[in-house]
Order: sequence, then C-alpha cells, then structure tokens
Amino acid sequence: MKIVRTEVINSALELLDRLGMEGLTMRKLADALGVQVPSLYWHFANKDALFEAVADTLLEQVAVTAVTAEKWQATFFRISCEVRQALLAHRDGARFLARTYPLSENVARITAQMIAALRNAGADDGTAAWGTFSILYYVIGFTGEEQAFGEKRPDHDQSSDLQSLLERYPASASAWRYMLDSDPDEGFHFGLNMAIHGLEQKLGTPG
Amino acid sequence: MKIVRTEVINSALELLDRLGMEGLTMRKLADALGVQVPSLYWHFANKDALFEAVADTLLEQVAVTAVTAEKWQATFFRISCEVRQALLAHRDGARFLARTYPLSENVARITAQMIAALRNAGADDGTAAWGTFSILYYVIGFTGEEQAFGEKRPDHDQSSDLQSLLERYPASASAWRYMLDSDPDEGFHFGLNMAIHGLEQKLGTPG
DNA sequence: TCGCGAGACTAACAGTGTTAGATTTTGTGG
DNA sequence: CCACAAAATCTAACACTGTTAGTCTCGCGA
Repeated sequence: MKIVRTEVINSALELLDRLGMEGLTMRKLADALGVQVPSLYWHFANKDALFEAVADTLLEQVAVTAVTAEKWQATFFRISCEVRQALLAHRDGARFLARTYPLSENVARITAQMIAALRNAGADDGTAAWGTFSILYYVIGFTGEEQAFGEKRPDHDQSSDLQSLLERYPASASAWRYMLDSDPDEGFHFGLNMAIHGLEQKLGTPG
Repeated sequence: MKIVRTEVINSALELLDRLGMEGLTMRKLADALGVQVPSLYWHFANKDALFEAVADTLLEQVAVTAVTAEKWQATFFRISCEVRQALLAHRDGARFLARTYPLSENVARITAQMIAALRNAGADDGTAAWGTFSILYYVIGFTGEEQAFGEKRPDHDQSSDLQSLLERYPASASAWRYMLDSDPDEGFHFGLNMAIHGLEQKLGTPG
C-alpha cells in the first residue's frame, strides 16, 4: 500500500483528535493508514520529525495572505487570533506545537509577516524580534492552558488536596474560579491587547 | 530500603539534569534510589503525579517572602525573574513545568502574591486574574524556548531544509540570528517590561 | 528482458509505565 | 516479649512504545 506524506499527516491529525497526544503512536498511525509501522520510517526520520511535520501543518491556514495596508497592531491581533484558533481546532494542538522544534516552514512564514509589520512601523532589530516572539509565547502559553483545562478529567477537581489548596490561597482560588466562569475569548483578548499596548509603548521609545 | 518522598524528588531532579526529560524514567529513578520500580507506586499514584511533584518543587524557592511595601510592577518583575531562574536551574525545567497540571502548591502561592499586588493597586477581578496569568504564560513560554535552544544539537542547524527556510524568509532569519547573538536576559526583560507596561495601561482604564 | 533501486514488508530488540500478588518490615496492643 | 495487622517493599509479568536490520516486491529505464 502506497504511503503519501500528506495522508500520513492527515491521519495523524485525525488520530490526535480522537485519542489525544499520548494516543498518537506510530503503530496506531500505521494501522489507521493500513500500513506496517517501519514503512513510516522511510518517509520520516523518526517520530519527532513526523510530529514536527504535523505541528507545522497546524499553522498552514494561518495568515495565508499578507495584509500590508493595515496597522501593525491590527496585524498582530489578527494573526494571534488565527494562531489560537488553528491550535484550538485540534485536540492538544498547543501542547503539540510547543513540543517541537520551533523553526518550521509556517512559523517562519507567520513570524516574517509580524516582523515586517513592526519594521514598517520603524522598529529596530531587537524590538521587531523580541516583540514578535514575546507575543507568540503568550499566545501559545494561553492556548495551551486553555486546552489543558478543556481536557482535564473532572474528578481531578474533587480531591481534598485541591480543596485545601484553594482554602489556603483564597486570592488564587477566586482568580481560578473567575477564569473558569468567564469567556475564554475575553481572557485571551485581554492579555493580547495588553501585550500589544506594551509593545506599542516600546515602539514609541526605541533603544 | 526506605523510600522518602523528598529523596525521590531530589533524585528525580538529579536525573533530570543528567539525562534530560526523556531520560527521566521510573526504572532509572528506582535504580538511582537503590529501590525496585513498583515501590515508587506506593508513594506516587503514577508517573504524572510524580512529575507534578517534581515540577512543583522547581518553584519552591520562588517568592519565599512576600514583599508588600513595593509597587506591583516591582513585584511582577522580581517574581517573573525568579521563576525564570528557577526553571533555568534544571535542565528542561520550563518544559517540565508546562507539561504538568497547572494548579499546584507553589503555583498557587506565587500567583496569590501577584494577584494580591494587583488588587492592592485597585485592579478588578478580571484584570488581576488575566494580568497575572498572561505574564506567567509569557515567562514560561520564553524560558521554554530559551532552554530548547540551549539543548538542541548543533547538527540540526546545517540541514539544507533549514538553510532554504532562512533564505526564503529573510526577515525571520535575521530576527533568529539577532536573538541567538544577543543576551537572553535582555530579551527576557524586553518582553517582561513590555507586558508589565501593557498591564499598567489596563489598570489605568478599568472595565 | 534484465537490473536496480524505491518503497514496502517481517521479525525482533531494548526499553517504557503499570499492575497483581507474595513477602518483608514496622508499629502497636495484650 | 510476642502476635497480629498494617505499611511498605519486593518479584514477576503484561501490554505497549520507538526503532532497526534485513528481506521481499514491483515498476521503470536501458
């Protein structure tokens, strides 16, 4: 049976959605493709390489068209939201991306747009680089925890250890409850706007 | 041979430094302790529970004394730097923390201080919660990639795929090079100050 | 038609987390 | 001091993982 690279990746994404990241194994993937395991090693050096390809595919639909007639703040907001949505579209998407080597095709493509937007606004090397990546760290971090929450088994909450923890740190407990009750989009936009505003200020005072 | 919880965790940290996260297995840990593997399961429900305990221990020395006579900006800066240093102190520290369940003893303790600092400055529920966690997402994300860079094997760089990638996205390539050449502390402080300034602005305009 | 190499296969290895169940150690009441 | 229960460690094994060595098949250019 013939093996096609894109089909492998698609199957891997299906498997990821169905079984989660720990369930995505070479054997299950080979089974889903109707293929023997070692055949996969002809197309991918090892599991990590395969995972990198899958992770990169997650970002394929993000920022497909560069918009130049746009303030950099709008570019950052739009791309950040797209990245989050792309990661949320598949189970464990954010953890999956964070796990792999950070320099891939689509990451390079997306960051290039963000860096260009900042340079266009007069940013120096450091501001463009650190500003872009700082915001991406936030996006991936937020989305990762957002997803971890959605998938955590509910019985983990009733443990007495956790109860005691929440009683001993009431400030954290109420923040926790607030975040669980409120709209995730709202939380994401809060931090995102916060970061963009901070970057705006950095742009104003270069050096 | 008697098994003591704290000794297990210490051994796990030693093993982590020596072999990295993938090398930290139940068998090697048992060997290092001079103990049979299943005995560990009497003290920890499973590997994840053990890993959570280890990850929490990473943050033990962070923000040990609460400083109230301090502007919240200073509190955030100080604690963020301490978190980063604590994670850098052990190989794969940041990845390790990001992997586990996010609500642990020390996380609750540390976030409680940050939230309290914001509330003291007049922040509402949402600003205190999202502001605190947004900044922590950045700290963990930055530190995770900082560590991933330090541990990546250098032969990964000479691949022609990567060369082609850097040529096709020159903006990303130069940002990449800039970040590799510059002081990591500088990069960390840039994003941290950026986030804190952004939060400062959010505090000024509540709602 | 032949040869060869790309690409699939079979078989196996070393290592993983985890559990069932036997066995030892430890603390405690008589 | 001894017996007995509970706490803690052990032995043995299971099912699974990524990965590799070596073999076979089949399509295509000479």
